Amino acid sequence: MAALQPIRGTHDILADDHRLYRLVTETAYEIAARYGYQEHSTPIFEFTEVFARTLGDTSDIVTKEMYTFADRNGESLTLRPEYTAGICRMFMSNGMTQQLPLKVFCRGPMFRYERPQKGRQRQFHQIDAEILGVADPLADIEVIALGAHILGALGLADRIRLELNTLGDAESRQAYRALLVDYFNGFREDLSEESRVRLEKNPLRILDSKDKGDRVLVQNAPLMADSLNALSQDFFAQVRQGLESLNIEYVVEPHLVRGMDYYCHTAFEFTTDTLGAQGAVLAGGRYDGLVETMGGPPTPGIGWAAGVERLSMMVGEAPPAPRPLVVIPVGSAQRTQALVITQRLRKSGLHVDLGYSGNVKKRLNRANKANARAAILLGEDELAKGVVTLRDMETGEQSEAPLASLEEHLARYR
RNA sequence: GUGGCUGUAGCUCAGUCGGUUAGAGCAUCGGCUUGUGGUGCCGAGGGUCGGGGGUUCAAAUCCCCUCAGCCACCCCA
Repeated sequence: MAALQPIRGTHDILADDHRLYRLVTETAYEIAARYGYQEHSTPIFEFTEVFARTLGDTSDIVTKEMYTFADRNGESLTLRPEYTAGICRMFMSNGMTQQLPLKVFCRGPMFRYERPQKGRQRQFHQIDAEILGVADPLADIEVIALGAHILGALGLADRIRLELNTLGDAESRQAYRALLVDYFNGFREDLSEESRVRLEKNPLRILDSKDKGDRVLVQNAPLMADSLNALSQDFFAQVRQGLESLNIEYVVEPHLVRGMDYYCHTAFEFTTDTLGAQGAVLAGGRYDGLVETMGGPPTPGIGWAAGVERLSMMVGEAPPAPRPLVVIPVGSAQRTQALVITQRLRKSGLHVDLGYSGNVKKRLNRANKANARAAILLGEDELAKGVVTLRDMETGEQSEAPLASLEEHLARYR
């Protein structure tokens, strides 16, 4: 029995869900294309280093969530837990450093070793948009606007809110980090166990701790905003101004900290309270130092990823399956004729099914279950006259249509 | 990794102070209808009661272990 079960946290995606996922990803892709994004794909696995070096030694993804294994040569590989690092690798591998700015749209599966729960799986799917090579806050604004545009097109605007924060540039962040460490060191004993570890490794993460005791301390902690240098302040102001000029509503969340270490300046999350404990549906930020840490030329970057399953859950209803026409041979003598006509109609662009067996009754029954719009009955009598019987499956009305011009008679089912 | 809840037919669920061959609805298949679906009537098939062990004359029901699912913590899409 165990062997017949999919691996924990993975799911077969059946037809209804596929139509829903396709609606989500196609909507996203079509809108992104209007903004000048082109679709690229990276492999679903990379050398472990690609993720381990970029995401940060202390990030949860690296320390406990990666699917890592050795291949037959002993090389350590990892199923991608996120898109950005792989995209930056692609950017360098393919010598795209001369093609800036580069706007990338991606979609595909991600893998994280976590306990599944509502809105969280071990294999899930993301859509992703990135801009490489633009240091101007215009890129931040555009990337957020794209996210808002897509969420709006999916009809989710009234159930999400945009949370925005800045992490500042390296200098500001370092200064802030020092202040934070000083502050929390004063309350070392009061911090939760996890946060004491964070204090050593990544003090910013204490800010979004959910521990009650931590939260009290966080309330009085120094604010990032007070540590921002002039450049960082100006950058954030421009992003905010841009969003306002586009009428994109947002809330500044001073404690918003993203999971990966590579972020700087803009950090944002579109969140919802409709997915249980999972808030984020589309989130990202700026990562100006990432390409360089991977060994490439200094290249600014900003982007986001969104969870296809989470978006789909919010959209809710799967689009209906397409409704076919069904060709029905009345007797076995019309089998071949039925096959030929079916194929002819398919080539003319119609959605046509031909059953594999059964009498007329059984075939009509199946046509009905397939939600067919009409049935095309081929009997001895009809074929002798060079016609077919066209049965409307809604009304039950039947009429005859000449075989030679069948396509014209079926035009309304197109 | 930790905690709470839940596992009975393909699906949704009844059935537990232990007691004859474990039920229903929906779905499936067949018939009423030998060239006509949807509604109706009649009938049929389908269950190691998640798995293993224990208690008992007797276990879906009680006990132990285990597996899986869901939800939550952690963290995130």
